[in-house]
Amino acid sequence: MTDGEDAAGPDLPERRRGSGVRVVHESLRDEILDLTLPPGSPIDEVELAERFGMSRTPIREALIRLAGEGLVETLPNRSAMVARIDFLNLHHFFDAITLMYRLTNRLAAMNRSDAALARIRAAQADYAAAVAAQDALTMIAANRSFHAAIAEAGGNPYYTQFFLRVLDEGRRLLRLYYQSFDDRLPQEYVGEHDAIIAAIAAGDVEESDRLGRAHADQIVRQIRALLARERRDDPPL
Amino acid sequence: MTDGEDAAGPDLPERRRGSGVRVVHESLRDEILDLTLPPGSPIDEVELAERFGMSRTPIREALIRLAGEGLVETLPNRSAMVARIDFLNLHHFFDAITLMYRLTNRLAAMNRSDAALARIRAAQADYAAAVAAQDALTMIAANRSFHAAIAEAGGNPYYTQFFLRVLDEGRRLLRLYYQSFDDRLPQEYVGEHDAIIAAIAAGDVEESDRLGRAHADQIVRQIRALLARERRDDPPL
DNA sequence: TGTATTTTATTTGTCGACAAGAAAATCGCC
DNA sequence: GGCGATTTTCTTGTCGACAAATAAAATACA
Repeated sequence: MTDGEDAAGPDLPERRRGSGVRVVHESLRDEILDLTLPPGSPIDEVELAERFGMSRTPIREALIRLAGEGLVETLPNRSAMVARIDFLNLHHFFDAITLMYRLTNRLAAMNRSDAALARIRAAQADYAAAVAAQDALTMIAANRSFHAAIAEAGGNPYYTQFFLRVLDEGRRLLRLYYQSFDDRLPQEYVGEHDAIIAAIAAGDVEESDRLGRAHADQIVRQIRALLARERRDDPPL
Repeated sequence: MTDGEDAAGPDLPERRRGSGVRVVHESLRDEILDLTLPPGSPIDEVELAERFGMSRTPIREALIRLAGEGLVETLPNRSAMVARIDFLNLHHFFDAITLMYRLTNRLAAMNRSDAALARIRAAQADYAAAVAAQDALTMIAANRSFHAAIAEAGGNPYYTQFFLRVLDEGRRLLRLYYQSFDDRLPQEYVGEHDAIIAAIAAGDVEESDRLGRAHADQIVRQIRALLARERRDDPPL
């Protein structure tokens, strides 16, 4: 046995030099997007260092990266915190994601390739499977992958990167939404996604645009309804 | 005298705790955007630490932030380098900046306020002064501030942030462009900017859009011409 | 002489420690 | 008892050092 180290700690695997930051970044990122770490909650560097079994340095670098992605807020000489969701300015988010749905769909319909279409369909298969299994977290992640694949098919890395950022913001809102329904998932989106794939595969730019807008409207309407309901019950977060 | 420290080093001012990262970040950022640090050049952490009179830790954090902004590329266990300019895929950049010129102009025309208009006009005054003084670096920075102010007037922070990123990429290309003309600056853009201000102030959305597109086309045409010329002479960078 | 291999040197990634700053707790005073 | 000043505790920002990984140089060999 090689793991005869500290009696208390769960033996953490030897990691390759340089991989620490990546692990922490991805772990925290997922936890933030899944709302495992609630918006506004403080982030203690020492606590994370102990949890991941490394010093504060790589933790710190991961936090800086997350701050650059807008997932973490930092104040000088104060604890960092999980980025809050600005419920008062959600309409800006809705504007942006609607535009990007339309734009990425349009570009994908123009520039699609067989390989890109295959990736889109693969993501959609994951998505459908997650919905069938009523697995909200997997579904939300697959939804992001689906739209990310469409953006990739469009070919413009500037748009793709921006869209990913907006989609991640949306992941937190979607999680909030499905939490409020005990994570029961509707089938209807699977059909909408299939329609988008068909339009892109056919190279129908205008139809892809129209479906992108409809998809965005659908999501915006739901989240708005959720917020209105929450506001009646108790203040959000 | 309090500065009786190292005989060699230019005495570096005492800095407040936490300000180190900001100083390094802003300094390097400006040097990268002004092409003082040429694309692709390696970045030595120790060298920077000596230059800024601090340890490697804050240097490193600044580099991570710059990498998040796409201004620095990092390879594992290898020196970081100033982000290269991908000349083969410039059309994606041109697409993105054209869209954002139009979009920010439109939104500014819709949502303008007196305060925002004042900021736009102030940036334009700086721009005109720099052109009159034939100061290329100041002009390029002021051009960025001008369009950033328009984006701010539009009110959507998602668009503003994305636009800033694209504009920064453009700053490097503009610098390249004016370097090739020995930094002699044309007057024509001052007029174009004035026209954009007028359209926004009048709330004329379609005209703002049209001017944004024309402005983008102008810049795209120039940079394309520069690249075609460079390609004839010698390979770019 | 050219190529493969070992050795050296340079540069990064990580660590533990210390000090500055802020929040919390304690104390003194009215 | 309430409020302000002081002390304490806690967390971050910075540092110097060490080890791993890579690049460069030197060496061995065909």
